[in-house]
Amino acid sequence: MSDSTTDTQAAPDYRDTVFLPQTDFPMRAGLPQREPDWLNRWENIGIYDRLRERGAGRAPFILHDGPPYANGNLHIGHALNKVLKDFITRSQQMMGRDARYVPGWDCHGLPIEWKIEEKYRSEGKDKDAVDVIEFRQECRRFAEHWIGVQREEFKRLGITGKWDQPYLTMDYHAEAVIAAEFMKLLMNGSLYQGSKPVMWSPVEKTALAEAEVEYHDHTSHTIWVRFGVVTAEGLWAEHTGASVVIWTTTPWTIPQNRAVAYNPTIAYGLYRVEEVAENASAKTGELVVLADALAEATLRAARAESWQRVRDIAASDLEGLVLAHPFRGVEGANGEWDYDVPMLPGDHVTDEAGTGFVHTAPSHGDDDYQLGLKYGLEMTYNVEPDGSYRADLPLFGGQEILTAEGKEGPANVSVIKQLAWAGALLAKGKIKHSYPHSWRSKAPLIYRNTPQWFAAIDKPLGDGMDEYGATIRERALASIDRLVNWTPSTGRNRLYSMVENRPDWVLSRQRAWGVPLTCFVKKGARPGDADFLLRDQRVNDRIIAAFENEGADVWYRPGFKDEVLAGIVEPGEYEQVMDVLDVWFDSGSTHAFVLRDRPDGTPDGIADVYLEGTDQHRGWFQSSLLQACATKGRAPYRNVVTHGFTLDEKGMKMSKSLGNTVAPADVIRNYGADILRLWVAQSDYSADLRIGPEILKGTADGYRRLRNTLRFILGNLAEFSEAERVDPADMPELERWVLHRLAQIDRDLRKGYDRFDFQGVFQSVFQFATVDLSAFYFDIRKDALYCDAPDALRRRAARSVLDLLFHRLVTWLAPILPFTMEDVWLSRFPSEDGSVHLQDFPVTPAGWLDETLSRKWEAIRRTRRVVTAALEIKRTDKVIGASLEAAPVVHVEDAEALSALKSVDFAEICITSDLALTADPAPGEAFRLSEVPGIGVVFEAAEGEKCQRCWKILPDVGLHEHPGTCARCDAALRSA
RNA sequence: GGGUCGGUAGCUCAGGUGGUUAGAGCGUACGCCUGAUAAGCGUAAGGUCGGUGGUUCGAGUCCACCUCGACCCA
Repeated sequence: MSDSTTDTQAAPDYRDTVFLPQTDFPMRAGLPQREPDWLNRWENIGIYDRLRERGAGRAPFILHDGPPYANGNLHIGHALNKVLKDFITRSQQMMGRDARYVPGWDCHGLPIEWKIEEKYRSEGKDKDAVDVIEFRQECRRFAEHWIGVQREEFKRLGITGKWDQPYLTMDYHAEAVIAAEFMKLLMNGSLYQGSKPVMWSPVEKTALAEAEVEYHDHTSHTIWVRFGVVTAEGLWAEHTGASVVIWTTTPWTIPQNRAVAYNPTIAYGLYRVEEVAENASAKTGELVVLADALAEATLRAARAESWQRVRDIAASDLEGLVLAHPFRGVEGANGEWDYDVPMLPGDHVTDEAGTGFVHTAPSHGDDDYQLGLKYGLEMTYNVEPDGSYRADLPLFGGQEILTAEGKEGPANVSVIKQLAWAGALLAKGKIKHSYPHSWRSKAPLIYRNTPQWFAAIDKPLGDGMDEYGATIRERALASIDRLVNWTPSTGRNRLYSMVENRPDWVLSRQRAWGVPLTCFVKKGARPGDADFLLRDQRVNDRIIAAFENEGADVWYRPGFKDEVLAGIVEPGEYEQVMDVLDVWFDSGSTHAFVLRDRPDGTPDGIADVYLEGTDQHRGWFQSSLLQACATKGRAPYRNVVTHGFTLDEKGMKMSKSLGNTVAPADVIRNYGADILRLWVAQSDYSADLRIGPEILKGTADGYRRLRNTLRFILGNLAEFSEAERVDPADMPELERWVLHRLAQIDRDLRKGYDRFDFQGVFQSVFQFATVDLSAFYFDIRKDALYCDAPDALRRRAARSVLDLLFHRLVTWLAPILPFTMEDVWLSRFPSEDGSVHLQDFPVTPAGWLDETLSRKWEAIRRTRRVVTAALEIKRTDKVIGASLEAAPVVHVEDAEALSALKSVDFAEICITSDLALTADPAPGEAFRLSEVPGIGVVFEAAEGEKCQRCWKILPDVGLHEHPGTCARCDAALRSA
């Protein structure tokens, strides 16, 4: 064929003699279409179980899954969370651990109950008429449905895990363990009954959660009430008969008043009323204490016409002040309100509305309750479930706050009248404001204290597990400090301050769908009594056994109480508690029924990692911590990793109304799961993450670049065989430099994966692939790969390096891009049941590191930049097109630098046909770069003819057997 | 309203203990190549480091306040 071209005018065509890349690996990924095929493959080869076989005998690494709630489709936050988890398990597995991952679901709780209730309502059914067990089973079916949906959505993201056997908080065993864990609190004495104000609907006679409350305008009474000062010391001795004035919109809470709150940072004054209007409730000469900012408005409301500010009232004047309840000593009260009302400081008090003093009824408000806890105020039990005063309350007994129809009852007006008669009413009025209503009945709500079950977190447990402290709080704080590593480190302080300041844990909910508080109360006993709670391990064991067999529904089966108590105590003497546990107790117990109890759990019941969003400092991180400290004496985790929230492209919260949401399904449909995963990898998850069309487009761009780099490697490894392999010691320096970089990255990457720094891992691999490989190494080596003879050392060395690169890049990126790396892997190693995910990161010999070589090549690349910049000028001037048209003269001032350059083929590195290196001073017109001193480049065109095979311009072209070739190509053709 | 965290080029991110003209990749523009080709190579433009004040010889880096955003709580 070569002969035939000898005497024709047309240049000979050597295209077929050049070793161009050969691969079927497509440039365009088609991820949305192709990813499901790989998922099927993994399913068919049983990849998760294969990994377990492979991991047998290795040290386990357990990331314990925080269970998502089983309702609704996945949003981008779920995707972020699971993808990060997948990065961890996959990378740990490939670094030599047995990294098991058991996904889980949180199944009990209010949101599912609502859905079922909603369904009942739409069918015209009454929830209360439905059997509890039937209702619970409906909830269970609902959860099952969404678990199925979410499982498929998670799998589609490429998350590897034990999907055929996840854990569910509603598994019978889980329900049994949750109850058993609860009963540990019962037995060790940390469980107690107290009470707490909750949003209460008198119409429905039920507690409501915050999410069940809607706010509507409502007209309320407003009253200003005098609380007479009892203290008679200091200035109060001088100004006797003064009163502190409070303002409230709920007159019915006045009988429950136990304190008045002030804010030490507000300016208060003592005011004397001078003149009053006709029918004024203010009295001439009376002394009242008010916040200065609110004095005028208050006194005007009381129809005072003029007044005088007598003096300042400092915080120190209010501290320790004792007041009288406005009903103190009133006729018919039987001394009910004769107690002292203390003045207490509180941050919640403002001087924006009211009087600067806040009437405090610990049973009827959250701030009030908190203040009561802090200062030991007595709770009152004056309001019945139907919204009426208890029958034996003096003066007001039996009166309703709200009627059964949700209208105003007589209580407010009675209280106001009584205040007026008692001379305590300074002013009254009406106000229209936003007020909570039930989402169901639309009737107004009240705050009412209800009996609740608590876990005491400051009570010594005496359970023999005091290594990290005697109380739950002590153990939790010690764990946070000494036993847990926090990523990012700010998580430590966040959880620490929350645990340090939190009150006791409210365990009970007045709900149906959950694990019941499996305990019994002695009839007629009071919460403080020693025999109030039944504590008997035999009873507990029966309950646990029943739950294991039939699930927690048995608790609701008629006759269950008799069955469990029979033969141990007289069932008739005990009341069965019908509240359910806070769902946070369920999920806080997962360490017990997953890590401790499953064969794929952990040896000590402690997880290597918990990883969730920052909101879980309040949630799962804390509930798991408290629960485990109560039942096993320490935190159930060694690492806690937190990620931020997903926001839109501008950093705003996603919401359907703004239309800025990005659903995982959309990303998968448009780009593929690997692009979504790549977005996670390139983001800083320690802060909030942004996502949107532009960002995803950028991510896809980066992906394509990386994909092509891998495609180039694949194409140039066609038919690579072991016989071809060259030992690193025999390789050219350029190859050894690549191996050095590889060793560097290997070291950093393992460190990065261990520190959960996926962004750092990806950045360094990506930059290596684009900057070092694509733009430098590959660009230079294309000549050798395409044109050298197959047995040429240079080409064999390059192919050997490509092989080493292949194995590393593909495995290193496999945790991040599992689909694409499988694609790459199988493209080179087709097989029925092989997978890149069954590989480990290859061991990289430390001997590849060569700092001296690295420094030398840094200098070479700096000099190369001057050459390429100099050629760019000529290109712009249309003197040359390709760099092979040049043969520049490079003037190097530094002798050492010169000899370094002379020791390598610098023309090859600059991709020029020839190049001269000289110590001669650079002429004035030489090209220089200010950031690379001592280097001057003078352009010279390459001399000779263009080799028709390798396109270099060389003087010897045409002097060889094969027409139009250079010596190298001629030889290559002859050896072929 | 309180607590915590964050705001560096169009995008994703680097910028130990304050110190030369604030960096990288992607994207963009322009050029080249046409044997990685819906690819590859090169060059360039692009930033009052959220704002204001302060400490300092000197601040993206320290302090205060403000602003925007997020999470938790109220």
